[in-house]
Amino acid sequence: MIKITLPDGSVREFDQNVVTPFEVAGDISKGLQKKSLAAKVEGKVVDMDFPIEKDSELSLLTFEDEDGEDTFRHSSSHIMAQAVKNLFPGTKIAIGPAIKDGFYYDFDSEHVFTPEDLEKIEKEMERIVKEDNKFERKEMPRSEAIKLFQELGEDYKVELINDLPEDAKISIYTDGGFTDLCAGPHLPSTGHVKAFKLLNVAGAYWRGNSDNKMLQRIYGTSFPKKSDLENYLNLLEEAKKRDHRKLGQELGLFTLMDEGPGFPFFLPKGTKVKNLLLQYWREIHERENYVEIETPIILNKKLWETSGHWDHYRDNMYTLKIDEDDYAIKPMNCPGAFMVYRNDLHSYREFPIRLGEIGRVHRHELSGALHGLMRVRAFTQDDAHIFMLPEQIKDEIKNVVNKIDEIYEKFGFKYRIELSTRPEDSMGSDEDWENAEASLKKALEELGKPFTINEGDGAFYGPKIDFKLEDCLGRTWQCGTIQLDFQMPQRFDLTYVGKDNEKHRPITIHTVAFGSIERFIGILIEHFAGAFPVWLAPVQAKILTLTDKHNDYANKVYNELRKAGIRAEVDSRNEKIGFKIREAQLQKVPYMLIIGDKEVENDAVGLRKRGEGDLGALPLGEFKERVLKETQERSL
RNA sequence: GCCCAUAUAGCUCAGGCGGUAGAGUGCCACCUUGGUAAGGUGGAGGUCGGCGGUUCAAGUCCGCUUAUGGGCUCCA
Repeated sequence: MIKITLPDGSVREFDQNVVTPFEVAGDISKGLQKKSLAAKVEGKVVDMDFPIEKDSELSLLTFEDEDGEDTFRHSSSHIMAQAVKNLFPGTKIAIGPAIKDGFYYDFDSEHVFTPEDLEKIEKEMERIVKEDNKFERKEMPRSEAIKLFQELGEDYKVELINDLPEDAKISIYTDGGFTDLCAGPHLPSTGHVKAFKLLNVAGAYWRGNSDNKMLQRIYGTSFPKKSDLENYLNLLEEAKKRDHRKLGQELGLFTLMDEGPGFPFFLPKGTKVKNLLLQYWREIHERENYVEIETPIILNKKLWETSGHWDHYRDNMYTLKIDEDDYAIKPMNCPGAFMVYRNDLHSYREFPIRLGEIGRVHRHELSGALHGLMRVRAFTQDDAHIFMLPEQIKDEIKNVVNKIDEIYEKFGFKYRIELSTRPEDSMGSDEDWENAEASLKKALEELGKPFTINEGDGAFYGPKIDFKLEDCLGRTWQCGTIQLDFQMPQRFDLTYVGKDNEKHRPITIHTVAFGSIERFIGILIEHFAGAFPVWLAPVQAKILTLTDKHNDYANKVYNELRKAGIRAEVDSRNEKIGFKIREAQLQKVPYMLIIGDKEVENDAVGLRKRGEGDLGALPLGEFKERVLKETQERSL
């Protein structure tokens, strides 16, 4: 007899020696049996026909569970690989995992896959799904597995097996005529994959290493129901409408030109948004006792040798000659800030010293990596360098984390924190790195902020806490960061005079809140779908005249608003009011002020709010107060 | 940097098999003076991303190149 304990604590008994999750599901209900894709037995994800031989805890996984969804997508990728191999014999298969919202499989093929091929592959997949082949698991010894895949000509699989740990159980799955190396689990059969779509082809290096061969990766997604697939595809369409590159164009915020790949041009409205963000930043930083500096864009090569950039960051730097000497355009602001620190003698009594800098940096990013405002070659960092005593580290980091949290809160952003540790190409002793990593970790833990660890992704001079924000498609981008640095103070021989009247080395952190103002604006545009809150809107109120009789009053309103510091525009064109409203609405202007006879008589404005429609007439004075209040509070 | 795709008017896009370009929108002018998401008529705008080749003839075919998009790699 076997006792199965379910997640709700209930226990079911089976009068047999072996029971499968499929049988357990059937014992609960036929519906659940049909919906279940895989199971978790004693914490391990397994197939529905996994033999359970002893009393166990079991939970059934459906598409609603993350593991169930992954199983579903993973099986989908097998079906795609099978279809590709059927249609293009000789194709070698590499890896095909489930990913967020879908799956991919990497192929090595003489044939170059085209969008038309994707349709053919989908047709073949449909056929395989209709066959409803069972996914059958088989375990085998390493040598046998290697032999099998050698015979199949699957070199990548052989390489994968060779890299598995000595004691690893090697399992393969076969459905219909297709066999693949796979840890599993899989769906009971191919017939479950009712709705799928192949989305695009992309190049991808084998094992993500650019020294390896480039394979062809096909991305797709799949769902148990057709309607779910349609919903997802609609969501993608909707997301495209929020794309900051599209909105940036439509709203006249910024533009990119062939003449400056990766070097965005900010148009008047985009520049306004940028300046409003910087104004906010300056207010916060003044409140937090930062002082602002400005350091040169171009500095002598010697400085970059001192900082280590010349050795560790040279590939990303633009260099130039001035007279006979080598110079570089700064890719980071830190060396300049350290020079400012070194310009004076410092006492421990001054600490912490917080130097802020709105600094434009240039980095040579790979051409293929450029992406709208999100990845550019010139951007503005809202930088800060803090110099302090070792015992101030933890509190200072906490201050900075709280400050970044406050700023992101202002925009209603969800964010993720990652702690990045020592990369391969780095400077400094193991001990320094361990200390640095430990103090960052401790600060986060004491604040109770959840975070994940990103191994080997630190800066070359120290570990860092990264704040990541999402774009409209759920891609994450690093924005804020706090980087601890034990290296630069040594390299620049930074010192302070301590209580003991001796020279000591200060601790330094580098930190940004927005990160790159350009990237942050990109995220902002997508987050608000271009409809900025009143305080950030480049045009806060658009004055729309009914007829040209109303132009004088409209201009009076305009002048009064401008005098009060409200960003207004007048649309006195010879057009109907519906037309002007439509245009202002598409430009996502928060307030529209309709001016007709009624308004002129009562010294009022006909208020219409973006997203809310006609709000009726309001005395001009009241409207002014309302906007000023919202602007001052920076309300969402 | 690598793989694939794309590049036509300010913007969004049409242009089967090669025969020197078209729509909508925007812009300008005129008519219309209209109360909450597109009023009407007319006009101006393009050496079809760039360079080279094939051809009597190239937006269309070929090569190279630049930029953009989707990824990989790398990073704020």
